[in-house]
Amino acid sequence: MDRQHGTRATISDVARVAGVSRQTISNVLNNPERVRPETRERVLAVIDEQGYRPNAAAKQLRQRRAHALGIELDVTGNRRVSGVLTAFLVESVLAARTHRASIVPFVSADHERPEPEFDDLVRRQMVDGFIIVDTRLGDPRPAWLRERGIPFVSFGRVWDDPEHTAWADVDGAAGTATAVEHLVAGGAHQVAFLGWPSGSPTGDERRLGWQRATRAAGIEDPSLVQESVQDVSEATLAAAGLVRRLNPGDAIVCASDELAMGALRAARAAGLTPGLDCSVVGFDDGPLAEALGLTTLRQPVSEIAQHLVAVATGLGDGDDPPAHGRLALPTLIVRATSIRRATPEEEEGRS
Amino acid sequence: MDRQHGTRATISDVARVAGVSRQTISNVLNNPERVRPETRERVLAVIDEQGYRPNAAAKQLRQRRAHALGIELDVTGNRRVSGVLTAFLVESVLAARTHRASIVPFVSADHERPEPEFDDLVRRQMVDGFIIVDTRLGDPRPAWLRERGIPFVSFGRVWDDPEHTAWADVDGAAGTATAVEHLVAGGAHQVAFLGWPSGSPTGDERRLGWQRATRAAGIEDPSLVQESVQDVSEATLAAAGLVRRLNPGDAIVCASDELAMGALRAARAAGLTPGLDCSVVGFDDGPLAEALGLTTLRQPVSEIAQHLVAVATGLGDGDDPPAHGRLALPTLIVRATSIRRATPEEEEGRS
DNA sequence: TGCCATGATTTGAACGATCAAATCACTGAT
DNA sequence: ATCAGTGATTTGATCGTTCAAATCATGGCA
Repeated sequence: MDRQHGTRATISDVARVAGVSRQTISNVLNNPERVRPETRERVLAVIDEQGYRPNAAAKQLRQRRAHALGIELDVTGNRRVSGVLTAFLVESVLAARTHRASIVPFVSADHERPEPEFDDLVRRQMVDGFIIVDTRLGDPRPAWLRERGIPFVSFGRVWDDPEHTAWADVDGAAGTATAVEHLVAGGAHQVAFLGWPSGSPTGDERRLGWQRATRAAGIEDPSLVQESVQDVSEATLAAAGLVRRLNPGDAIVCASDELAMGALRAARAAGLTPGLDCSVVGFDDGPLAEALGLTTLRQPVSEIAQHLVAVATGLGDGDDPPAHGRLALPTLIVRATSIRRATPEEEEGRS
Repeated sequence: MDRQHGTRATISDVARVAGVSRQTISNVLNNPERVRPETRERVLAVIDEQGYRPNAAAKQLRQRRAHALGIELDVTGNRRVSGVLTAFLVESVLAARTHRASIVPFVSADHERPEPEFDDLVRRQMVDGFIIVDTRLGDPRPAWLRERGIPFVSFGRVWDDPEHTAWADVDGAAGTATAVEHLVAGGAHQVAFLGWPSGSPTGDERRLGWQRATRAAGIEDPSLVQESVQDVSEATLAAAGLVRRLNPGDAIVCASDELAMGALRAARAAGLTPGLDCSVVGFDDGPLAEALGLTTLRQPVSEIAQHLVAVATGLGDGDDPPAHGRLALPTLIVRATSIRRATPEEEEGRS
């Protein structure tokens, strides 16, 4: 065999045996309509026989395209990646694959100033663009990327730039509204809300959904709200103030699963059994919610990843960004922490 | 400026302005000892000025090295990646960076038969080798990789091939022994063990550590063992059998945090408060353990990742594999589920 | 028969970096 | 003054693929 290196066949090896030019091999793989069927079949047989695969580095160099998207792993503080981000990473890897691309996970030395790492990856042609996650008000990344014409898409709204349309996010308001409906259907007369401090657009949106749904159900009570930072102990304290106000059968909708943990603790401390005496619903889902048997709203990470990867690779192909962003509905996952009535639509508890 | 493409400077651009050959630019970056200090400084100044970064694809192509390691994300069943694997991935990305390499996460279409994906990545020169994780008895990957001379290292013992030395793993026996000591120091008279069904080398090892330590403490009782598959409900049932046998102040050491969850549930169901009436210690640590306030043994993922990445990149450089594998000690993380006495060495609970 | 159009294929070069050998410049020894 | 050795640098080519233009072969029409 004419392979002058290891075990990898090159395009020249295939061309020699198939009796055609190297460019014809390339055409068979990339522009098959330019090749006669007979030639095509002959070439494909040799490719299969030799186990030929195009060298990724050669393609990247010639095309000046990395066929890869960077995703930063936010490991602030305890070097822990959130359950949602982990799931999103997995789904992105899967989605990228269908686009013949790959995901480059990276960590910034200084999370508050990630730009040098973004810059480095682009200059080295390691990535064609980025999928940014955990966007927030005042986030420096979008403007920085836009100024340099670096393609990017966003899991989460780009709150400082409403014109940026290449984003997808969970519809937080629809989610909490669904939770309220579920709880009311389960007999709750009061539904409280445990959220983050105001000023977080994501948190405010989830609160809005709760508000609308309680109003629609005729049980709105704006005083049934407490705030806490994303910390279980803090959330427990905040939730205690709500639990005190509730009657048996009532409920708390939380802006996240971590906050829901606080609510569960507060309820138990007050002698209430979640799922029997009261209900608690979280937001996000993940191994934690599953292990706790927590009723929660599952982030639509698969749908979001598929959409974003498609848009990002399209940007690389010269496509236009979408006309507007995309909201995806979370799925209510009913487990043990919410009281429910015997309806066929319930389920999904770990039993 | 002579950049004929976008914003990226090439080695020729730098060479032109610095007034040296392209090879000298390369030498300054890769073999600086071959260049006079004055020339070196001049070149570095131009590199800095132009923001030049070597094109990764060009390097990969010329050197026939991807400078990347593949890590498969096991998403069997519910497409969930374990907390340990997630943490390991992050640490690997960090470790790879210090070796000027990157991590390529991938998912196999069929987890029971991942070989085609491994094959594809190698043929496309996307990776130089692999870090395999979650090794198990009968695992097909090691032999397959070895037969093809594909470099790989392993997080976990390669149970079917004792000759393979490029591995690192947690010292499970030392971990559970440490847990027993901690519990005995906290006043436990009996320490039970909740593990996986026999036949799992990892599980058997953790059990061995418990056995040795209880014997050394003079409280060994082989009947204080129950087994369960890695499922919280199953673990709860199994743990109930142990809880019944324990007196106030006694403890259960578990082979994993998931099993520990079952033990916590069983204890509570029996009217015991973990951390006050009894103790429960898990194994692995992660967001789940943290949220639960679980005392557990933290996997030394950082140490393992650093070791494995160093070995893997060394293999690529032609280095020999290490003389033997490496066991790393887990760290006992004392939180709320274990009774402890007022000793200075305790702490680390989330308070 | 000759010319033109078109599908199919080939040829030549490029992408940006590094390998490996050749060349240059300088110094010290004879 | 010449030669040999050595550090510093350059030259020529390569890596494996795709871009873009050129060429070839064939069929249809005047």
